[in-house]
Amino acid sequence: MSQPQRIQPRTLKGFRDYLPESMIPREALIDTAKRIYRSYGFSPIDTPALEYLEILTGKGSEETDRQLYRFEDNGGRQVGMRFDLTVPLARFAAQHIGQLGVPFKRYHIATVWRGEAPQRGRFREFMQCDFDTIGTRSATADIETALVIHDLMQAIGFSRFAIRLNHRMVLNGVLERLDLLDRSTQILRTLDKLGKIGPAKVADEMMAAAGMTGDQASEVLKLADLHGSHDTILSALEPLVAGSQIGQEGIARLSEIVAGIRAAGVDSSRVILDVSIARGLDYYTGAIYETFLDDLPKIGSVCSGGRYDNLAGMYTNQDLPGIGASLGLDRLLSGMEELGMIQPVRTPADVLIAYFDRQRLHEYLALAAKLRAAGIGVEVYPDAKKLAAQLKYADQRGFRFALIAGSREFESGMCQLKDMQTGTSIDCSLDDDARAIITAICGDR
RNA sequence: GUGGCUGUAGCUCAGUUGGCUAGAGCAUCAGAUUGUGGCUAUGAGGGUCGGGGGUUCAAGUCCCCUCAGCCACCCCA
Repeated sequence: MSQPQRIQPRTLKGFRDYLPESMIPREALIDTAKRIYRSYGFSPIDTPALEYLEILTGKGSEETDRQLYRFEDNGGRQVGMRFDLTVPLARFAAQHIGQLGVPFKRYHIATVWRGEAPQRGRFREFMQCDFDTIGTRSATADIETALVIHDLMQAIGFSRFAIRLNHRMVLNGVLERLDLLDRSTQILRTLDKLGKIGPAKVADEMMAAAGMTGDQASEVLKLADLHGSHDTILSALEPLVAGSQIGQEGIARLSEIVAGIRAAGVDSSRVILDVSIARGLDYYTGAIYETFLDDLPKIGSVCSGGRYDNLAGMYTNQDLPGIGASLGLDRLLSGMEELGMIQPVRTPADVLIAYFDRQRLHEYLALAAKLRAAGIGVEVYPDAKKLAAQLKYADQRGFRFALIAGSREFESGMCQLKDMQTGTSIDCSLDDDARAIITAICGDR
C-alpha cells in the first residue's frame, strides 16, 4: 500500500486567499463604497472577466500590454483578462450607450488581473472599486467626484485625510508656454514622482529623459512650490500659464470645482490644490484627484481618478467624455490595519447560542430564528460540548454576546446574555418573542 | 522584465568552524469533580529545514539551479 500522492496546496504568485478575519473588513469596506456610490445615483454594472484580446490591447502603454494575462480559449479565440475597469467601461459604453442614455453614472466593483511583479500591497489579482460619470463635461460631475471621495473617506472612518486636486489643462498650459507640449507624457510622468524622489532628482530626470533645459525644468517645478489657500494658488498660477488659452481654461475650471466643493459644505482643509500631481496615465485630460491619509502619507494615494475625454473613441464615433475615480481597496485596508482601525473579528454574527442542554435543541433553534428576524446575526453551537469550550469558541471568534440557557433558565423563563467583552451577564426574559434579548443587544449598538 | 536581500512547525525565530533521533515561544487540539472564555501549570499533534541537483565519510549549515516572499527600478491600485 503506497501513500496517496498529495498535491501541495498553494496559490499562484501574486494571488491570495482571504481568511475570515481579512474578508470581514474587506466586505465592510466594499459595502460602504457601494452605499456611498449609490447615494449619488451611481448604478452598479458588471462586465466579463474575459474580453477579446483586441478590446484590451493598445489602450494603455506598452507596459500594460505586457502585463495583460492573455491566452487562447478552447474555441481558438485570442482572449485576455481585464486589466482594469476603465477599458471594459469604454467597450460597455460604446456598445450600450444608446439604451443607457447620457449622462450615465455607474460603479463597478470587481477583480482585475495584471501579470506584474508582486510587492507589498501589489498583487496580480486585486479588486478595483470604480465610479464614473460619462457623457457630460459639466463641472458638476467634477465637483461630485470629489464629494464622493470625501463622503467615502468619512464613511470609512477617516477624519485625517486630504484630497489633492489638479487639472491637466493647467499642466499643459505651463508646458505650452514653455513649448514642451509635445513631450507632455514623459514630463508629467516624471513630475508625478516629485513626492517620492524630490525636486532635484525630478529636475535631473526631466533634463535627461525629456531633454528639457534647466530653466524649463525649474519653471515646471515652480508648480511644486505653490502652497496656501485655494485663492492664493489660483492667482499664483496665472503668470505660469501666461499666454496659454488651455492654461487659462484649466485655472477657471479648477476654481469652479473648488467653489462647488466648498458650497457643498466640505471643510476646505480637506481639499488641497496641488498642481504638481500629474498621475501617470496619459488618458487624463482634465481634473485629477489623489487622496492621501495624513497619518500614512507614504502609502500613497488611496483613492485616485480624473477626467478623460473621448473614453470610447477606440470603439465608437460617439463622443463620450467622462470622469471617475477608484478606491484603492487593498492599499486602504493595509493602511487601516496599520492604524489599528480593524477589529480582529472572525465571525460576522453577534451572538453565539450555547448548545447547553442536550434536550433543548429545538428551543435554541426557535430562539435563534426570533433573533435573526430582528436582524441579529446568530450562530447556534453545533455540539453539546461543555460550556467552557463553547465560551472559548465565542471568545476567539469575537462574538459580542454569548447566550446561555440550560434547564435552570428555561424553568424560570429567563436566559443569560453574556457580554464577552466585559464578562458580565444580564438575565433576560425568554417571553414575548425574546423582546428583552433583542433590546439588550440592539440597544448596545 | 532588471537588480538586491531572505526562505527552519500555522506564526515569530534559535540551531556554534558542516557532526548523532532538528529546538523554543505563541497558536492549535486534549484532559485538570460534565453550569461560565481571556490567566496558570500538564500532555499531544504538527517540519522530507521552500524544491531539485552537487561537494563531502557527513549538509539546516558550503556551491549551482529553481520556486516563493520582501525591497528598489519600472509601472500603478
